[in-house]
Amino acid sequence: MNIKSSSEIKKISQLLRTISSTPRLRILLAIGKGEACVCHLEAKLGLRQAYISQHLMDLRKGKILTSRREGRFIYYRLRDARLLELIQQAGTISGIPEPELSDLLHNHPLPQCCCPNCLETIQSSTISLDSLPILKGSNPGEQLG
Amino acid sequence: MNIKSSSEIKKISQLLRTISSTPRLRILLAIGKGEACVCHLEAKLGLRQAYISQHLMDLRKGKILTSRREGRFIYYRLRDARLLELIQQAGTISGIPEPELSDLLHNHPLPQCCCPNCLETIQSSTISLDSLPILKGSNPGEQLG
DNA sequence: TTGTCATATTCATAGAATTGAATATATGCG
DNA sequence: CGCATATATTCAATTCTATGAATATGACAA
Repeated sequence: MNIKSSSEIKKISQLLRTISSTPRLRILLAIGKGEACVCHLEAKLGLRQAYISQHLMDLRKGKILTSRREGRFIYYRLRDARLLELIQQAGTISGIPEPELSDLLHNHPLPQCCCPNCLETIQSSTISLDSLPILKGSNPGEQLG
Repeated sequence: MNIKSSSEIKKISQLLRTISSTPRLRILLAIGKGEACVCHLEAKLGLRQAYISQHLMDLRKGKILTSRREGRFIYYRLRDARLLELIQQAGTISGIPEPELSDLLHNHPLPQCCCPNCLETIQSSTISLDSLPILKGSNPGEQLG
Protein backbone atom coordinates (compact mmCIF):
# COMPACT_ATOMS: atom_id res chain seq x y z
CA MET A 1 0.00 0.00 0.00
CA ASN A 2 1.33 3.36 -1.04
CA ILE A 3 1.40 6.54 0.92
CA LYS A 4 -1.29 8.61 -0.64
CA SER A 5 -1.98 12.22 0.13
CA SER A 6 -4.64 11.03 2.48
CA SER A 7 -7.00 13.04 4.57
CA GLU A 8 -4.85 12.05 7.53
CA ILE A 9 -1.85 13.76 6.05
CA LYS A 10 -3.91 16.80 5.24
CA LYS A 11 -5.03 17.03 8.83
CA ILE A 12 -1.50 16.82 10.15
CA SER A 13 -0.37 19.31 7.57
CA GLN A 14 -3.01 21.76 8.54
CA LEU A 15 -2.34 21.49 12.23
CA LEU A 16 1.36 22.09 11.73
CA ARG A 17 0.81 24.94 9.33
CA THR A 18 -1.60 26.65 11.65
CA ILE A 19 0.71 26.61 14.62
CA SER A 20 3.85 27.33 12.64
CA SER A 21 3.45 31.07 12.24
CA THR A 22 5.55 33.15 14.59
CA PRO A 23 2.76 35.26 16.05
CA ARG A 24 0.55 32.22 16.54
CA LEU A 25 3.33 30.32 18.26
CA ARG A 26 3.85 33.27 20.55
CA ILE A 27 0.16 33.34 21.34
CA LEU A 28 0.09 29.64 22.13
CA LEU A 29 3.10 29.90 24.39
CA ALA A 30 1.66 32.94 26.12
CA ILE A 31 -1.53 31.05 26.86
CA GLY A 32 0.35 27.92 27.88
CA LYS A 33 -1.59 25.66 30.19
CA GLY A 34 -3.71 28.52 31.40
CA GLU A 35 -6.21 30.89 29.96
CA ALA A 36 -5.77 34.33 28.49
CA CYS A 37 -7.95 37.13 27.30
CA VAL A 38 -7.11 39.18 24.27
CA CYS A 39 -6.11 42.24 26.21
CA HIS A 40 -3.66 40.15 28.14
CA LEU A 41 -2.04 38.86 24.98
CA GLU A 42 -2.01 42.38 23.65
CA ALA A 43 -0.06 43.61 26.63
CA LYS A 44 2.19 40.61 26.86
CA LEU A 45 3.13 40.30 23.22
CA GLY A 46 3.07 43.94 22.27
CA LEU A 47 0.86 43.35 19.26
CA ARG A 48 -2.24 45.23 18.22
CA GLN A 49 -5.63 43.92 19.26
CA ALA A 50 -7.06 43.40 15.80
CA TYR A 51 -3.97 41.54 14.74
CA ILE A 52 -4.16 39.19 17.69
CA SER A 53 -7.84 38.63 17.10
CA GLN A 54 -7.17 37.61 13.54
CA HIS A 55 -4.72 34.97 14.62
CA LEU A 56 -7.01 33.80 17.38
CA MET A 57 -9.65 33.34 14.72
CA ASP A 58 -7.28 31.17 12.70
CA LEU A 59 -6.48 29.12 15.77
CA ARG A 60 -10.15 28.70 16.56
CA LYS A 61 -10.91 27.64 13.01
CA GLY A 62 -8.06 25.15 13.23
CA LYS A 63 -9.64 23.69 16.38
CA ILE A 64 -6.58 24.59 18.37
CA LEU A 65 -8.16 26.96 20.83
CA THR A 66 -11.42 27.11 22.68
CA SER A 67 -12.91 30.30 23.97
CA ARG A 68 -15.19 31.15 26.80
CA ARG A 69 -16.90 34.42 27.36
CA GLU A 70 -17.12 35.94 30.77
CA GLY A 71 -18.73 39.33 30.75
CA ARG A 72 -16.91 41.55 28.36
CA PHE A 73 -13.87 39.32 28.30
CA ILE A 74 -13.25 36.27 26.24
CA TYR A 75 -10.79 33.73 27.56
CA TYR A 76 -8.84 31.48 25.28
CA ARG A 77 -7.40 28.12 26.17
CA LEU A 78 -5.62 25.35 24.30
CA ARG A 79 -8.01 22.62 23.32
CA ASP A 80 -5.27 20.04 23.81
CA ALA A 81 -2.39 20.75 26.14
CA ARG A 82 -0.24 18.20 24.36
CA LEU A 83 0.34 20.92 21.80
CA LEU A 84 2.84 22.36 24.23
CA GLU A 85 4.74 19.09 24.24
CA LEU A 86 4.71 19.10 20.48
CA ILE A 87 6.14 22.59 20.41
CA GLN A 88 8.73 21.56 22.94
CA GLN A 89 9.68 18.57 20.84
CA ALA A 90 10.03 20.85 17.83
CA GLY A 91 12.31 23.06 19.85
CA THR A 92 14.44 20.15 20.94
CA ILE A 93 14.74 18.89 17.40
CA SER A 94 15.73 22.30 16.13
CA GLY A 95 18.57 22.30 18.60
CA ILE A 96 17.36 24.79 21.17
CA PRO A 97 19.17 24.09 24.46
CA GLU A 98 17.05 22.92 27.36
CA PRO A 99 17.25 26.07 29.50
CA GLU A 100 15.99 28.37 26.76
CA LEU A 101 13.37 25.88 25.81
CA SER A 102 11.88 25.41 29.22
CA ASP A 103 12.02 29.14 29.74
CA LEU A 104 9.93 29.48 26.63
CA LEU A 105 7.48 26.90 27.85
CA HIS A 106 7.19 27.18 31.58
CA ASN A 107 8.13 30.69 32.48
CA HIS A 108 4.84 32.26 31.70
CA PRO A 109 2.13 31.40 34.18
CA LEU A 110 -0.90 33.61 33.93
CA PRO A 111 -1.84 34.18 37.56
CA GLN A 112 -4.13 36.99 36.57
CA CYS A 113 -4.45 39.05 33.52
CA CYS A 114 -1.71 41.67 33.69
CA CYS A 115 -2.84 43.93 30.89
CA PRO A 116 -3.47 47.59 31.73
CA ASN A 117 -7.08 47.30 32.68
CA CYS A 118 -6.65 44.12 34.70
CA LEU A 119 -3.64 45.52 36.51
CA GLU A 120 -5.67 48.57 37.37
CA THR A 121 -8.37 46.35 38.80
CA ILE A 122 -5.85 44.42 40.87
CA GLN A 123 -4.08 47.51 42.15
CA SER A 124 -7.28 49.22 43.15
CA SER A 125 -8.55 46.16 44.98
CA THR A 126 -5.86 44.80 47.22
CA ILE A 127 -8.58 43.85 49.64
CA SER A 128 -11.57 42.58 47.68
CA LEU A 129 -10.29 39.78 45.48
CA ASP A 130 -13.67 39.07 43.96
CA SER A 131 -13.38 42.14 41.84
CA LEU A 132 -10.78 40.37 39.72
CA PRO A 133 -12.19 39.83 36.24
CA ILE A 134 -11.14 36.20 36.23
CA LEU A 135 -13.15 35.49 39.35
CA LYS A 136 -16.12 37.83 39.15
CA GLY A 137 -19.37 36.89 37.49
CA SER A 138 -21.45 33.94 38.67
CA ASN A 139 -22.06 32.66 35.13
CA PRO A 140 -19.49 29.93 34.41
CA GLY A 141 -19.41 30.98 30.77
CA GLU A 142 -20.51 29.13 27.67
CA GLN A 143 -18.06 27.43 25.34
CA LEU A 144 -17.69 29.48 22.21
CA GLY A 145 -14.94 27.81 20.23
CA MET B 1 10.22 38.66 31.25
CA ASN B 2 8.02 38.85 28.22
CA ILE B 3 7.76 36.41 25.38
CA LYS B 4 9.56 38.11 22.58
CA SER B 5 9.63 36.92 19.03
CA SER B 6 12.97 35.38 19.84
CA SER B 7 15.28 33.49 17.58
CA GLU B 8 14.10 30.35 19.39
CA ILE B 9 10.57 30.92 18.26
CA LYS B 10 11.75 31.60 14.75
CA LYS B 11 13.61 28.30 14.71
CA ILE B 12 10.58 26.37 15.89
CA SER B 13 8.41 28.21 13.44
CA GLN B 14 10.68 27.38 10.57
CA LEU B 15 10.93 23.73 11.44
CA LEU B 16 7.18 23.38 11.67
CA ARG B 17 6.57 25.32 8.51
CA THR B 18 9.08 23.28 6.57
CA ILE B 19 7.56 19.95 7.51
CA SER B 20 3.97 21.12 7.29
CA SER B 21 3.52 20.94 3.54
CA THR B 22 1.63 17.91 2.30
CA PRO B 23 4.21 16.69 -0.21
CA ARG B 24 7.04 17.17 2.28
CA LEU B 25 5.16 15.28 4.97
CA ARG B 26 4.63 12.48 2.50
CA ILE B 27 8.31 12.43 1.70
CA LEU B 28 9.29 12.31 5.35
CA LEU B 29 6.89 9.47 6.07
CA ALA B 30 8.07 7.57 3.01
CA ILE B 31 11.66 7.83 4.19
CA GLY B 32 10.73 7.00 7.75
CA LYS B 33 13.55 5.53 9.77
CA GLY B 34 15.31 4.32 6.66
CA GLU B 35 16.87 5.81 3.63
CA ALA B 36 15.44 6.56 0.22
CA CYS B 37 16.67 7.68 -3.13
CA VAL B 38 14.74 10.09 -5.27
CA CYS B 39 13.65 7.49 -7.76
CA HIS B 40 12.16 5.49 -4.95
CA LEU B 41 10.14 8.43 -3.71
CA GLU B 42 9.11 9.12 -7.26
CA ALA B 43 7.70 5.63 -7.64
CA LYS B 44 6.21 5.47 -4.19
CA LEU B 45 4.54 8.84 -4.11
CA GLY B 46 3.67 9.18 -7.76
CA LEU B 47 5.17 12.62 -8.04
CA ARG B 48 7.49 13.94 -10.71
CA GLN B 49 11.22 13.84 -10.11
CA ALA B 50 11.90 17.56 -10.33
CA TYR B 51 9.08 18.27 -7.96
CA ILE B 52 10.40 15.85 -5.37
CA SER B 53 13.89 17.24 -5.75
CA GLN B 54 12.63 20.71 -5.04
CA HIS B 55 11.07 19.62 -1.79
CA LEU B 56 14.14 17.61 -0.88
CA MET B 57 16.11 20.78 -1.35
CA ASP B 58 13.82 22.63 1.05
CA LEU B 59 14.17 19.85 3.57
CA ARG B 60 17.94 19.88 3.22
CA LYS B 61 18.05 23.64 3.65
CA GLY B 62 15.88 23.28 6.72
CA LYS B 63 18.40 20.80 8.15
CA ILE B 64 15.77 18.12 8.24
CA LEU B 65 17.38 15.68 5.87
CA THR B 66 20.90 14.53 5.20
CA SER B 67 21.96 13.06 1.92
CA ARG B 68 24.63 10.64 0.91
CA ARG B 69 25.73 9.92 -2.59
CA GLU B 70 26.45 6.40 -3.71
CA GLY B 71 27.30 6.20 -7.36
CA ARG B 72 24.57 7.79 -9.35
CA PHE B 73 22.08 7.55 -6.50
CA ILE B 74 21.61 9.93 -3.64
CA TYR B 75 20.10 8.58 -0.47
CA TYR B 76 18.16 10.76 1.88
CA ARG B 77 17.66 10.17 5.56
CA LEU B 78 16.08 12.08 8.44
CA ARG B 79 18.67 13.96 10.40
CA ASP B 80 16.69 13.38 13.58
CA ALA B 81 14.34 10.43 13.83
CA ARG B 82 12.39 12.15 16.57
CA LEU B 83 10.70 14.05 13.77
CA LEU B 84 8.58 10.96 13.24
CA GLU B 85 7.43 11.12 16.84
CA LEU B 86 6.60 14.76 16.37
CA ILE B 87 4.52 13.96 13.32
CA GLN B 88 2.84 11.18 15.21
CA GLN B 89 2.04 13.53 18.06
CA ALA B 90 0.58 15.99 15.58
CA GLY B 91 -1.56 13.20 14.21
CA THR B 92 -2.76 12.23 17.64
CA ILE B 93 -3.62 15.79 18.50
CA SER B 94 -5.53 16.25 15.28
CA GLY B 95 -7.68 13.31 16.24
CA ILE B 96 -6.43 10.63 13.88
CA PRO B 97 -7.26 7.22 15.35
CA GLU B 98 -4.32 5.03 16.34
CA PRO B 99 -4.66 2.38 13.60
CA GLU B 100 -4.54 4.90 10.76
CA LEU B 101 -1.76 6.77 12.46
CA SER B 102 0.52 3.83 12.98
CA ASP B 103 -0.22 2.67 9.49
CA LEU B 104 0.98 6.03 8.29
CA LEU B 105 4.11 5.76 10.36
CA HIS B 106 5.18 2.17 10.46
CA ASN B 107 3.77 0.53 7.41
CA HIS B 108 6.40 1.65 5.02
CA PRO B 109 9.68 -0.11 5.51
CA LEU B 110 12.11 0.41 2.68
CA PRO B 111 13.63 -3.05 2.28
CA GLN B 112 15.12 -2.06 -1.02
CA CYS B 113 14.34 0.62 -3.45
CA CYS B 114 11.26 -0.52 -5.34
CA CYS B 115 11.32 2.02 -8.12
CA PRO B 116 11.49 0.69 -11.69
CA ASN B 117 15.23 0.52 -12.02
CA CYS B 118 15.83 -0.96 -8.59
CA LEU B 119 13.11 -3.53 -9.08
CA GLU B 120 14.75 -4.50 -12.31
CA THR B 121 18.05 -4.97 -10.50
CA ILE B 122 16.43 -7.10 -7.84
CA GLN B 123 14.50 -9.22 -10.31
CA SER B 124 17.53 -9.90 -12.48
CA SER B 125 19.65 -10.86 -9.49
CA THR B 126 17.80 -13.31 -7.31
CA ILE B 127 21.14 -14.96 -6.64
CA SER B 128 23.79 -12.28 -6.28
CA LEU B 129 22.58 -9.89 -3.63
CA ASP B 130 25.62 -7.67 -3.85
CA SER B 131 24.33 -6.18 -7.06
CA LEU B 132 21.68 -4.31 -5.12
CA PRO B 133 22.33 -0.58 -5.37
CA ILE B 134 22.00 -0.13 -1.63
CA LEU B 135 24.76 -2.63 -0.98
CA LYS B 136 27.12 -2.28 -3.89
CA GLY B 137 30.04 0.13 -3.97
CA SER B 138 32.88 -0.05 -1.47
CA ASN B 139 32.87 3.71 -0.89
CA PRO B 140 30.72 4.41 2.19
CA GLY B 141 29.63 7.70 0.67
CA GLU B 142 30.32 11.26 1.77
CA GLN B 143 27.79 13.29 3.69
CA LEU B 144 26.28 15.87 1.41
CA GLY B 145 23.56 17.51 3.40
C1' DT C 1 33.96 11.73 -25.96
C1' DT C 2 29.23 10.79 -26.35
C1' DG C 3 25.24 9.10 -24.33
C1' DT C 4 22.31 7.90 -20.59
C1' DC C 5 20.52 7.92 -16.15
C1' DA C 6 19.78 10.08 -11.50
C1' DT C 7 19.20 14.19 -9.54
C1' DA C 8 19.48 19.40 -9.04
C1' DT C 9 18.53 24.07 -10.32
C1' DT C 10 16.34 28.10 -12.35
C1' DC C 11 12.58 30.73 -13.68
C1' DA C 12 7.91 32.28 -14.20
C1' DT C 13 3.42 32.45 -12.33
C1' DA C 14 -0.80 31.30 -9.89
C1' DG C 15 -2.45 31.01 -5.53
C1' DA C 16 -2.21 31.49 -0.46
C1' DA C 17 -0.90 33.71 3.75
C1' DT C 18 0.35 37.91 6.25
C1' DT C 19 -0.45 42.23 7.68
C1' DG C 20 -2.43 47.08 8.32
C1' DA C 21 -6.30 49.99 8.41
C1' DA C 22 -10.80 50.72 9.11
C1' DT C 23 -14.99 49.33 10.93
C1' DA C 24 -18.44 46.26 13.20
C1' DT C 25 -20.44 43.72 17.10
C1' DA C 26 -21.46 42.76 21.75
C1' DT C 27 -21.46 43.48 26.62
C1' DG C 28 -22.10 46.27 30.54
C1' DC C 29 -22.85 50.63 32.79
C1' DG C 30 -25.08 54.91 33.96
C1' DC D 1 -30.94 54.96 25.42
C1' DG D 2 -26.05 56.34 24.63
C1' DC D 3 -21.33 55.60 25.71
C1' DA D 4 -17.17 52.94 26.72
C1' DT D 5 -14.67 48.79 26.49
C1' DA D 6 -13.39 44.15 24.69
C1' DT D 7 -13.19 41.68 20.83
C1' DA D 8 -14.37 40.39 15.90
C1' DT D 9 -14.66 41.08 11.03
C1' DT D 10 -13.80 42.87 6.44
C1' DC D 11 -11.02 44.57 2.83
C1' DA D 12 -7.10 45.59 0.23
C1' DA D 13 -2.18 45.34 -0.57
C1' DT D 14 1.94 43.15 -0.17
C1' DT D 15 4.67 39.32 0.44
C1' DC D 16 5.46 34.31 0.65
C1' DT D 17 4.77 29.55 -1.19
C1' DA D 18 3.71 26.02 -4.36
C1' DT D 19 3.94 24.21 -8.65
C1' DG D 20 5.07 23.38 -13.65
C1' DA D 21 8.21 23.61 -17.34
C1' DA D 22 12.52 23.69 -18.98
C1' DT D 23 17.19 22.96 -18.39
C1' DA D 24 21.59 21.93 -15.97
C1' DT D 25 24.88 18.99 -13.48
C1' DG D 26 27.29 14.95 -12.31
C1' DA D 27 28.37 10.03 -12.48
C1' DC D 28 29.02 6.11 -15.08
C1' DA D 29 29.51 3.22 -19.25
C1' DA D 30 30.74 2.24 -23.92
